[in-house]
Amino acid sequence: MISRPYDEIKQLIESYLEKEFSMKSDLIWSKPPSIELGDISFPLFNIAKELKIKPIELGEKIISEISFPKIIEKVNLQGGFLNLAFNRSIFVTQVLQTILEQTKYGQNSSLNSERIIVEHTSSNPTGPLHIGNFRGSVLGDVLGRLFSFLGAAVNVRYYVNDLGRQIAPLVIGYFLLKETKFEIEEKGDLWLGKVYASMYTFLEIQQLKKKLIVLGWKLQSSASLYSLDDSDLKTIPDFLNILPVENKEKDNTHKWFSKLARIQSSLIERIPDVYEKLNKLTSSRIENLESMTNQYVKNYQEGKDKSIVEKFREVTKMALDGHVETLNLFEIYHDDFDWESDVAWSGEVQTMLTELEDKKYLRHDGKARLLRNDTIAEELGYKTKYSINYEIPDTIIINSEGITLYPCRDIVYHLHKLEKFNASLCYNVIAKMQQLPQLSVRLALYGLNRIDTADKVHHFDYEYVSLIGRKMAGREFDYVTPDELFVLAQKEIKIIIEERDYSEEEQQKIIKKVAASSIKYHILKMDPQKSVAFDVKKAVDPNENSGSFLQYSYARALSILNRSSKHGINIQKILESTEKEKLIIEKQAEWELVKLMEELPSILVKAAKFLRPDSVANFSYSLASAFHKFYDACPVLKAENPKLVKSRVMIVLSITKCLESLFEVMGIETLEKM
RNA sequence: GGUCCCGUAGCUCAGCUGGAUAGAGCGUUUGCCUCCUAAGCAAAUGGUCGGGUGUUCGAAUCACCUCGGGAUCGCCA
Repeated sequence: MISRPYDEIKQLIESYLEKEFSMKSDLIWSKPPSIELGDISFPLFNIAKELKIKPIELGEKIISEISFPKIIEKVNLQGGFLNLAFNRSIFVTQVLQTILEQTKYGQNSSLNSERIIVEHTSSNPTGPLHIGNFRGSVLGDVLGRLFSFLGAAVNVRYYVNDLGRQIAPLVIGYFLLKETKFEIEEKGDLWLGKVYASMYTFLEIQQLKKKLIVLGWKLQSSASLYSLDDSDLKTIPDFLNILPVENKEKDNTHKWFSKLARIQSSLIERIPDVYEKLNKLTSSRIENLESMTNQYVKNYQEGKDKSIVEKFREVTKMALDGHVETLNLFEIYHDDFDWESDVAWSGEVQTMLTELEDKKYLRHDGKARLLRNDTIAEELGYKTKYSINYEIPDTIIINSEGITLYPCRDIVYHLHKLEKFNASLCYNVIAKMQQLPQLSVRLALYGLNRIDTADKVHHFDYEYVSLIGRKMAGREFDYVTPDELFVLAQKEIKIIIEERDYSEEEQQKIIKKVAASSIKYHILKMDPQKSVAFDVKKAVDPNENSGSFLQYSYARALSILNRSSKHGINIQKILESTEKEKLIIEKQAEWELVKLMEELPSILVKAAKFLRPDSVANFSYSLASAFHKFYDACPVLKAENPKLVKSRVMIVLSITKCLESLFEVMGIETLEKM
């Protein structure tokens, strides 16, 4: 039998209100400010107002007319608050029994009827995962785990963006180096990040120089198109100064130039080997990187040139393998990987575009096409439904070269993925930056008369992660990766564990698991809506408010259980006997702990309802903290009398079950020893 | 300029479907391992909840205004 004292009391009062006043209510309970007042509190003001009586009168009526069950020990009225105190013995007996009866405490079937897609990470295959997109991985992972824990069928997908324009220079650079039999001595995706940063910079420098030439600047015959040499660094600013064009234009060009000069020198400093080698190769072997890039993208989008397809796939695969390796370190797994190129080659993008065109939902501007977001939203009731009363800007979906852009494929992809899984809901865990494109996808689905599908799609957005004092920039090879955090965290943990007596093998296992949980937890606990300045030192510090604190509480609990037999205590026997015998609570620390354990199921339901995976982390922290306090204040195996031993062993057994559930939801591994 | 998000202790952040005296961690100061793992516990320190007005019996929480920070607004994703 599942018994939840907090809910029971709430329902008891609610049903009284319904019977007595035919009033349907969803009562809110809170915790009294001080423990002397009780354990649970109901403010009566609102109900009293609705019934047009005084709160105190209502309270008195409730107290005199409801016959409270034995679990309620004390009832008192305090200025409009109905405060109830539990009989601790009955409460703890009931709650712990419930916890221990369930296979997984807190698991329920509230989402049984849902089929939910969670798409997350979907990072560009142009480098390693960094903590910015990794934030989405963690949030998405926990969201999926949470839904699944609450009974939903969950499908976790990764959308591989292998078609973006930005990959082409990477592919070109990759094969330039490959032909030279360049040795790769690091993780593939990290190495690709270096190639990408270099090639992209060459491309941009070429574009800058091209623009300058149009303005009348003279390129020296010996100079490279792809780098800014000493003479460029001098002549370009001089040239811009005397240029007879508008100030704004001049300014922008100047800014662009300075930015590229900065990036170039920072890349030379940070990744000299890859950068310089590629610079030479590109200068000597590639006549026009820009046109080659366009050619590559176009070819790959069409998917007909087999050698190009193979090249793009090889590079993308290498990056993706790196991402998966990183994710797996943190217990993050995907069910399916969908390649953007497959969507493009299916031919459905054209069908989709034609339909939108026929319905006049596309605006023309030369060869470019824009999705008329506002018109669609207005005509098809999106604005009314979601009470939007401002103008939604159009989004460009085909550029003036006639190349289809990312949203085109994403629209088709959405039709596919929801259909394939027969989903009732779909959460795209994607950075807040993508708000407008995400909205466009839904609006396009409206335009295609797939309103039911569109309404199932939700953008679970999360804010930007920066580094203290600077932004992360893939194009500048400037970011912090979860991989390097993992290494740093392990070092810190090693310092602590070396003081303990573990074998080398055990040490390694513990270090890895603690490092993973600490980093994951550190990212998870932050409100997704808050942009954060990431502090590497704090993220890897085991003494900070972190995952190791949680794992430690579990290890401590297990340590007690494992030692019980040495103290002549038989856990199995205790478990069997409790049904008849009441448990007791003596100290405040144990009482607080048991009350928190009672709350676990409702915390999970709330986290899923309000889409707050971070709240699971924060609750876990409170629970672990309460257990550490209990651990310190209440000896278990050496408790004063057998009755107390029994009760406390039950508490310890229960906390392990609570933590196991929470760890499962957060994708954190349990450790028996640490 | 439009839209979205954020502003709580020296720092990093919880709390926000309105509830009583605003909570952690770090930092600083001080205790606790002959006692189940000190990756822990206890105590001290620290706050005009950015500001204003309103709604309400009651506002960190809701509405409006305002200030500060960030993101985004046709050819990158």
